[in-house]
Amino acid sequence: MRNRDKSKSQTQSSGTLARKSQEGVNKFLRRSSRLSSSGKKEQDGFFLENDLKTNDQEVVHTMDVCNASTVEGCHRDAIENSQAKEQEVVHSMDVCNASTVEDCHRDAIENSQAKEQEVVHSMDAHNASPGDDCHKDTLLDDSEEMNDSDWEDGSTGGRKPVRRASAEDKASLLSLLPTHLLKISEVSNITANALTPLVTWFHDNFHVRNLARAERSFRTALATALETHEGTPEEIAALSVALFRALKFTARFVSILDVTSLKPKADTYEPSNQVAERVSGGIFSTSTLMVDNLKRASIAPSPVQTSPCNEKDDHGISSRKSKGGCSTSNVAQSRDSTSFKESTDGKSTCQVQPDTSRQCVPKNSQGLKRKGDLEFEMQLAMAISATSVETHENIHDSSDGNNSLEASIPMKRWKRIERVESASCFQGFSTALGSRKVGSPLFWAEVYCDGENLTGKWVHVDAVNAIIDGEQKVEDAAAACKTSLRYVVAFAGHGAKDVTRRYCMKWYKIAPKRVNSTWWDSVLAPLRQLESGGMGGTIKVSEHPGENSSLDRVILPEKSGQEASKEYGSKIEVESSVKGSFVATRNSLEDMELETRALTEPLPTNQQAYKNHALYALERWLTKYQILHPKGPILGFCSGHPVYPRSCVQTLKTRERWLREGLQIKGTETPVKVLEQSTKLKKARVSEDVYDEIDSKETIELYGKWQLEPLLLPRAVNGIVPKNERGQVDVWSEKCLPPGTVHIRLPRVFVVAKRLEIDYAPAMVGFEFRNGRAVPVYDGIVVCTEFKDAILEAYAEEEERRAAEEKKQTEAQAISRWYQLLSSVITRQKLNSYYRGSSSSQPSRNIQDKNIETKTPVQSSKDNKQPTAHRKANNQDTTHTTSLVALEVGHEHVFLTKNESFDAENSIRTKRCECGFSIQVEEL
DNA sequence: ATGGATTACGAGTCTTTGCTCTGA
DNA sequence: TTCAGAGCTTTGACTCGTAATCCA
Repeated sequence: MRNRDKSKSQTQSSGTLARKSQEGVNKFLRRSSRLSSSGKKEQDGFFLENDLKTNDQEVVHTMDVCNASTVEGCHRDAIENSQAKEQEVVHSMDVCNASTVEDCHRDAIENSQAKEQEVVHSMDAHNASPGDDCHKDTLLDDSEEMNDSDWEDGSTGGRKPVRRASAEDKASLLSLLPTHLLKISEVSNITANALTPLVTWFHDNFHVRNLARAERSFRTALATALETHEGTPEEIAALSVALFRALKFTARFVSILDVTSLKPKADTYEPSNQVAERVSGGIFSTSTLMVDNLKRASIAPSPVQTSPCNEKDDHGISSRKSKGGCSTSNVAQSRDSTSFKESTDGKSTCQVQPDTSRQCVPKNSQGLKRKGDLEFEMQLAMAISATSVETHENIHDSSDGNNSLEASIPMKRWKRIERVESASCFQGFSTALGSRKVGSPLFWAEVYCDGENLTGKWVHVDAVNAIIDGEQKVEDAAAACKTSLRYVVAFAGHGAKDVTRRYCMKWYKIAPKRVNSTWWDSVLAPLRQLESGGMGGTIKVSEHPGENSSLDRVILPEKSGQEASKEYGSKIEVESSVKGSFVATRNSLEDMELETRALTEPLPTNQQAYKNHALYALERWLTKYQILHPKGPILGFCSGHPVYPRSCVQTLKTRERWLREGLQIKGTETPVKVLEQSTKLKKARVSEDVYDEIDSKETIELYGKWQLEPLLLPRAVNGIVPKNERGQVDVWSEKCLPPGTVHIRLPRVFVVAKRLEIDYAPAMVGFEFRNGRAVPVYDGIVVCTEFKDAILEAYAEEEERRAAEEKKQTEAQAISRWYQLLSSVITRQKLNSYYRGSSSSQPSRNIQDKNIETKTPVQSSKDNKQPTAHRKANNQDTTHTTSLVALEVGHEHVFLTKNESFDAENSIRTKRCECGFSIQVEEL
């Protein structure tokens, strides 16, 4: 029972969780659908954000490299943004609209109150409008004005002065692309190798940089990144996706979700107030100062480092998490500051970029008390100190070399530490940087290469680090940087798909850290459809070369197709069916690929990994109720122990336990396992009147499911119910009922069976623990089927009779109580009358009122012959004043049953005394 | 120094079929 | 005399996860 209650509460809580989650997803879907149907403004242009809070009509001809929608929390409705009544006509080329969903599951877990804290960076390359000539405008026309409000954060409130856009502002990725690279879009059956020059070019021209920027929208940041060729890893990765999509590739934005651990203590950070306290003189101030000094000694000062560390990171993710202080944003920035690089020729490069995050480290170290964090601080300081010389030796300018910031801030230049092997690179970081997620690959692109394999393949493309098809390296890189690969999600359209399997080679390490897969799948299900639909909207129109410019042929979603020119739209319709089947095939192939990976995970090298491994098992890690059957095949060995498929592990149960499931042991089967269980049985020696403890060995015989057959209980014969040795039937389920019997779950039904002399057995349905011991719980009886109707009929009659009897008893009790009440009143009145004139009036003080008003269902009869009771007629229901003074003294009313009458219509029972007094009782 | 194996321990789960006295 | 109900007293073996320790 206790467990049952627990499981019940768990079910309820999980139900609440699931409901909240579903609400969140539904909100997202509703917003998404609004976005897709809310008109040309949003489809063609930006997803309007708060920074566009102006009622002024603005005609903005701008090149919008990214359609980024940032939604912090599902409760922040996108509609609110559009309520700003912007009437801008935004002519833009949306190249990228990637989305990042973060922490939705964490929020659901941590906060069942549905304070969804999802951060959705929606970046959808498919929101480009096909028929919009703005592409050409924005790409080719430098003379158009660009409103600054599109580029600056609107949080400042007022409008900023319009400025002329520079040439860089209006430059586009495509216009930046060398002509020979533009031709890559015409290649059919694209392969990963064919992407190499493109990725190399991108890598040479766009760089990860952590600039201390004021808080602003992701879209604005992305535009700036395009303008300056620098940005955070997220921005650069998003730009790379934009580029791929602009070149007609099917691409999506992939991100490792930086989620909070399921276990509260795993990766919590101190609240800011605690940090502040410690900064102001906490017990760790000495040690952290030591680290601080060490760091100061080893790190050359940079002008940029003077910027406050509590500025929010460019990511919505990090900035949201850094609400409590700079600690988390520092982590995020640190993560950005170092990136893994591997050139396509096999050499790997680690890029270390000193940035503004450094100046946060001392504060951060002061605020954190964990041993690992302190170690990290010291390791970081030592590592930087130790590598500073090497860094200077190996330092080269970034490839473009024309960045003013770089020119003015030498320490912000890239430090490229060449490594021959990528693994050694990761290890270097792991050793030097300890317990922090630094330099981890967090964002990249996936490009669908139909020339790969026979059926096409999603190819990992990390343009930031110039890595192509390096999916197997992601896990190691992330692990080296202490980043968990729990969720790798690909975004396209307004949807998302979990592709963790593609990048996770050690699923057994990841699986326990993920949320319940059923819940996660249900959350992602609608997003998967959107993702699929978004990707499905990508149409390659290379089949019609020459009809449109290359820019017009850029990728168009179905929703945008509605707004395309009619002739163009008709082509889309024709092609949509072909495309649909292709997309479906591609999706199913990818699903198969991911499923195959799930089933073909390499054997772990340590034994403990087999403990709960979903695919493999070691015999030594089986529990006492498990066995290998069949014992083979042997898939390999781990430390000399044979590895078997997990499917060979069978759960064993006792005969009784199998009976509960409606199964019984086959006649010829012997137990596959016999356990010896030592039990101490207390047995009383009656003769000696002492207790003795006797150690006895009991055996537990266990059977496997292959030894079972359906339960065959003896059939009921001649109305006799087969019973067990306790004279009852254990009804664990319907399967446990003997054939020909039925379970009647009614209270007191055994009385009826007994009265009818029908054979029955008490139905035991379970146990509950009372007073430290198990007590069987009975519910109803088991009788032969042929007696069911008779018993039910008799039960109904019996219940009716019982109800009437109960009612009668209740009425009698009520009468008795009324009688007692009235008698006591009369007695008091008599006493009052008796002692009124003689002695003190004290006793009569409480009964001075001549009339005692009673508000009861009691009514005096209309035909009351006594004048002592009269009736207030204002309410039929009974407020009456009984003049008790006039009650006949010396007579006790007796209401005999034979004198009663009952008015069924009004439910009024009239009780009469022999003296003629009567009362009416309304039966409720 | 690191990672794997082993051990210890705590928390949670599963187990499971009165006896005696009192009062109606 | 019978029977229903209240009160009594509060398992213990096992599994699983985690941390500490040992060892190669």
